[in-house]
Amino acid sequence: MTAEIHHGDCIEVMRTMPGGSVDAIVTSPPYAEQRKSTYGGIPEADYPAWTVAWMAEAWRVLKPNGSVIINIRPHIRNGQVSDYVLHTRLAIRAAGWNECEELIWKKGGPPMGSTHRPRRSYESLLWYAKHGRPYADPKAAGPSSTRIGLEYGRLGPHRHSGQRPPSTGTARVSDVVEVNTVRNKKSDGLNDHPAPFPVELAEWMGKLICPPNGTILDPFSGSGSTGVASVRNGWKFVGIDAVEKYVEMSRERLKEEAA
Amino acid sequence: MTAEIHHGDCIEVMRTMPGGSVDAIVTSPPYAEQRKSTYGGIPEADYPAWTVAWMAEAWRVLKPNGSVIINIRPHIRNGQVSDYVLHTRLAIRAAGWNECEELIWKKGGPPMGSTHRPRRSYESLLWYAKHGRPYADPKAAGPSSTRIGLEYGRLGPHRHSGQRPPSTGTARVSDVVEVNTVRNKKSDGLNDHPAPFPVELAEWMGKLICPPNGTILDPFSGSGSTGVASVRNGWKFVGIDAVEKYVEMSRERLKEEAA
DNA sequence: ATGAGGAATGAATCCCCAC
DNA sequence: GGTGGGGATTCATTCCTCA
Repeated sequence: MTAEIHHGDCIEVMRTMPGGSVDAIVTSPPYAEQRKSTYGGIPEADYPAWTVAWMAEAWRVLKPNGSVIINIRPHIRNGQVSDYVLHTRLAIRAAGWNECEELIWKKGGPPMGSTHRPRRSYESLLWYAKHGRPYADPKAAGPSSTRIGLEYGRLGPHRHSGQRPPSTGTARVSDVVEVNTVRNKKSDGLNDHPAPFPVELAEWMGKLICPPNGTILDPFSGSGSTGVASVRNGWKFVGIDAVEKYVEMSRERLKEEAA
Repeated sequence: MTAEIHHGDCIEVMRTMPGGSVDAIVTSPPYAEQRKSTYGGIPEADYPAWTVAWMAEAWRVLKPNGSVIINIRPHIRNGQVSDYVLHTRLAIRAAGWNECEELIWKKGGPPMGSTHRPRRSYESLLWYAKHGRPYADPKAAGPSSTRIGLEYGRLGPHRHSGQRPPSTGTARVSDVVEVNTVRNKKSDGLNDHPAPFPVELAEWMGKLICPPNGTILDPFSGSGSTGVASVRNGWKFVGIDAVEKYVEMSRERLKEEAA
């Protein structure tokens, strides 16, 4: 196992990394001003340029066939979906990235948000690469009707009753993946992060875009879920976070995972 | 029951309608050039302006608290997601519309398309209104984990094992709705349309944004699924389609539905 | 009737080969 | 070389047939 987590600004840390050394980047950056108290926040107007900046350095460290998956979803304010994600997507494309797909992470979890609206229960996983055909293994990540950590029921009117086992890997994954959110245990020092995404989701993304024994980078590694997923799947991991507390927390988490 | 279907260009037909007479607009317009042989196709570069044009007339016929749901998803070409939908969303907003939410229709159906990518199994439902708080009833459309036309299994860690009946309407719907695609029966004259969306999906959208006994407009009514949903739920319906064959087909379908 | 099994189908995408 | 059309690919679901 090779897993390292650095403390600092991700652009500066990436600058110290050799070019073309990373197979896949899997990350959940701060959503503009939504985690302001922890990460300082990025004004929505600056978010496209801020994203293009860190992705420019990511381009350098990424292999030619590597790719990037970014977890994000715009918030709603005054009943309107914020438009900074639309502008950011256009800015990323204008910077030369190929938008391969918008994948959907369907979360379980408790109802949140306005009672005048449907329950918000998904987030986008924006997938970018240097060209139109990066490395990807759509069969590695599981059956096509991917419902991870949930039980398999019948997905539709189908003659064969009862539980259906996960496929043996001959079917491509769906672009909608269902994974329940992890509970944010405030009392658990190892998981006390404002927005950790589930390890199973990181594993799904890694299986899709990281080759066996490859290297994954998470420039906003937070609680370290991408690192845990890497350890469990034999990928080398490089994590970066600007908050020292989370760096220490996730180092500890990886140490426990390896034990 | 009041249901009428007009033949013609939707802008011209809408011009004949009184202002402020429609509660909800539910539609699936042609996706740029994807149904070119049937509808002539709209060049991607023209698509934002084309959309803004018909929505301008839609604004006039829509009540102050009414809203619009548009079904669309960009195609992939050469490994890249087409960007015309992003530009169209920005253009719609620039025209004064409030983007309330991007809802997700998770389709069932067969895995087609590139073997190098996850199976594409969802489409977006873009929801627009004149302001930030249009009429909406998130509890009317069903249980929060909406899986329509499919059997209910356990969606997650849940005490009660086995099948769970649909809720009685106390829970808000999710922003991800699962409905299988309808089979395109080429031999069935009443359903011979290149891309009919399921009646159940139209019902779900109508329950969300159309008040009881309200009026629904579908400016690209195609095979008439929105009309069928309206008849089944007591909404008044106005459909418009540019292809006479589909107008006749859907009139026939509504006649059978009423019988 | 009921259920098992086979065949057909699908808002696709990509590759490849004429022209 | 660029452009455009035809064919291969792929499997969940539906439909149909037959025991």
